[in-house]
Amino acid sequence: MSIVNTIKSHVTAALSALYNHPYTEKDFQINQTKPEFEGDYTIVMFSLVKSLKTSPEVIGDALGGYLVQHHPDLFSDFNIIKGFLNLSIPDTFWSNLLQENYSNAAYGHKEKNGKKVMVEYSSPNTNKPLHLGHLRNNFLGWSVAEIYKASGYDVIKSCIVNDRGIHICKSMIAWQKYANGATPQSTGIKGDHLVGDYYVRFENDLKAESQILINKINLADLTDFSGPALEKLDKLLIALTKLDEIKDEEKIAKLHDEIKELARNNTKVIAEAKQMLLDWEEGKPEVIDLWKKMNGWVYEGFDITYKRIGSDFDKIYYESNTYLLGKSIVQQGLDKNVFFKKEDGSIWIDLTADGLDEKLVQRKDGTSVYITQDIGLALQKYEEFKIDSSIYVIGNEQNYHMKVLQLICKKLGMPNADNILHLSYGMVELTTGKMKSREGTVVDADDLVDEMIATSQRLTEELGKVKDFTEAELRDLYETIGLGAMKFYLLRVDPKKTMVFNPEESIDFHGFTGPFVQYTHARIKSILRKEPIISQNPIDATDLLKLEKDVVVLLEQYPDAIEQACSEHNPSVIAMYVFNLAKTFNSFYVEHSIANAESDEKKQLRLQLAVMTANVLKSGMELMGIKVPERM
RNA sequence: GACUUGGUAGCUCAGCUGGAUAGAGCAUCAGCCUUCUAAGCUGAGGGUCAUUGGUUCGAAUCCAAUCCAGGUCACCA
Repeated sequence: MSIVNTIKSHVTAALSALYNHPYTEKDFQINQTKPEFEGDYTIVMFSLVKSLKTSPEVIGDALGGYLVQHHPDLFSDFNIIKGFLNLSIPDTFWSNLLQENYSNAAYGHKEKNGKKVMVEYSSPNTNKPLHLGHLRNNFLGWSVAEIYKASGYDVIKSCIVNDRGIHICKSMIAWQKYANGATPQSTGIKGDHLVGDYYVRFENDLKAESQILINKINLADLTDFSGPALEKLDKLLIALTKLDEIKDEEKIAKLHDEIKELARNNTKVIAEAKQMLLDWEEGKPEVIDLWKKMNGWVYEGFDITYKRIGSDFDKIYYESNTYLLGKSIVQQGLDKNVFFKKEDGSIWIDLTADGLDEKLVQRKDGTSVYITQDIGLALQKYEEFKIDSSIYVIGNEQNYHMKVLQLICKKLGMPNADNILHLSYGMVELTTGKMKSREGTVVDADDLVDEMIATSQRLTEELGKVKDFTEAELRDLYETIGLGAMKFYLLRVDPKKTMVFNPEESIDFHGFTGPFVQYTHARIKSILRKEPIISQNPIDATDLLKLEKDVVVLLEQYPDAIEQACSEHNPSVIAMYVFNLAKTFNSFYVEHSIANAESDEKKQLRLQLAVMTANVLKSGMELMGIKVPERM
C-alpha cells in the first residue's frame, strides 16, 4: 500500500478512536507538504474543524499526538499551521523502502488479476499512408495496453483494418487510369505512399469535375442533374435566393457546402467509384484482383512503418471479413423489440429516451451500415476471447458514434456491454491549421520518423560521446533517441485534448522530453558500470539529505502513478512522473557525488538510489514504448 | 440550432474529486564543465487562470450566464 493510503487509513482509525465518530477517508484531504513548511505529508483539517466544532490546533494536537504515539515507525513528528497538520516521516522509513525495492525490476507492477481486456487501436484505412494523427493513436493504444499489463490484466492488442469501401475504390480507379501499371517495385515508392498518391490524384479529378458542375449551376445550367438530385438542387437554390435577402452568411455558406456535396456526388468519377464498389461486393474477379494487389502494397508499406514505430497486434480484423457481421444481430434486435422496422423496410433503433436520436441500423435494401458491423465485431470479440472489457482508441470526432454503439450493445443485452470503453483522443492540429489528407496538409508518419532519427544522429555526432560505437549500435541509438523524442512528445499531453504541432520547429530534445529521461538513465548506468554495488548488507540508518530524500519520495509514488495512468487511461501521467523523477535525480546528481560519497554507508545508499531510479525510469519509459540506452 | 469538448506565461502544456505565495518545458536574460556523461544544473524576468455573477472560512478548480474556438448531429466510413 502506498504511503498516502497508509496515512489515510491511520488517520481515519485515529479519528474514530479519538472522537468516536465514523469518519471515512473522504472527510479530510491529504497532500504532500509544501517545501516551505516542515514535514512530508499534510492533513487538511478544515472539514474536521467544521464537523467537530473545535479549533484546528486542538484537533491537530490530538491527531498528531495520537499518530506519533501509535505509529512511531511511520510518524516522527508533526506541526500545525493554521488548518494544516504537517506530518514528518522518519528517514528510516525511506531508507527501508529503498533497501527493499531498489533491485526489483517489477517494482510498481501488480500481480495478475485474471481479467482480460482488449485494446483496439491504429485501425488504418488502406487508401493512404499513416500521418501524425495515426501516430498519436498508435502510441496511445500501445501504451495503454502496456499500462494495463502492468496493472495485472491480460491484454489483447487488436486492430481493425479498414480495407474496403468507396475510399479504396477511389485509389483503384485513379491507378487504373494513370499508373500505366506502376508498382512499388517499378517506381521505388513505398506501397502505402504509392496508393495514397493515386487517392490524391482521384480527389483532384473529383474536385476539378465538381467545380465544372458548380460553375454550370452558377450559370443556372442544371442539365447535368436529374431525378432526386435535381429536386434537391432545386430546393437548395430556392432556399439560397431567399437567404440572399436575409444575408445570414452562416446559413448561406452551409447551403453552398450542400450544393458542393451534391455536385461531388453527381460527378462521373464518383459514379465510377460507386460502380466499382458494387462490382467488388459482387466479387467481380478483375476488381478483386486489383483490390488484393493494391492492398498488398499498402500492407507491405504499413508493415515497415509499424515495425519502425514498434506497433504490434495480437489480432488483426479486416473489415472485408467483418462488414457483414451485424446482420444476424439485426434480426435478434427485432425479435427483442430493441429495433423496429419502418414502412420502407429500413431498420432503426429509437434512442430518444436516452437523449439521442433515432439511429439507422439497416438500410431499406437490406445492406448494413457502419454501426451494424461494429456491433457484430464487438460481439465477435467477446465470443472469440471472452474479454472482460474492450477499449477502443478512436478519435473524439466519433464520440457520438461510440456512445450509440455502447448503448445499443447494452440494450441488446450483450455480455460486458458496460465495459465497452471509448478512449477518445483529441486531434493533432498544426499551427498552420488542420491536417487534411484530401488537401495534402498532413505531416506524414514516415517523413517525421526519418526526420527525428536524422536529428538525433546530428545531435549525437555533435556531442561525440559514442565514437567507439559500431555502425549497428549507432543506428540503433539514433532510432532509440529519435523515436523516444517523438513518442514522448505525443504521449506527454492528456489524450483527451486537442494538441498543436508546429511543423516549422522540430520536436525538442531538451527539457520535458524523451531524450532528457533517456540521458538521465544513461548517466546513471555510466556510474554503475564503474561502481557496482558490493554490499548486500542492510545499511545503517543514516540521515537523509534533502536531495536524496526528494528522490526516494518520488520513487515511492511510482506504483500510484501506474495505477492512476491505468484508471484514467492516460499515459501522460507516466510521462510527467518519469520526467519529474529524472529532473529530481539530476538535481541530486550535480550536488552530491556517488563515487566519492562522504562515507561508505552514504555511498551504498546513493548507489541504491541510483539503481532504483534507473530501474523506474526504464520501466516507466517501457510503458510508453520508449527504450532507454545504456550510453548516449 | 441541439448536443459536446476546450479557453491557464510569448509558445507548448501541467494543475481542475475546492486548500498554504498558480507550476513545468521551450524561448529570453545571467551564471556553472581540472571531480560520477553540460541531451545536464542554478537563478531572473514573464499571469486579470476568457468575462461576469454566485456558492464558502477558502475558487484556476464547483454552479449559472455570456464570449471565443474545436467536434458531432448522413440510408459516408
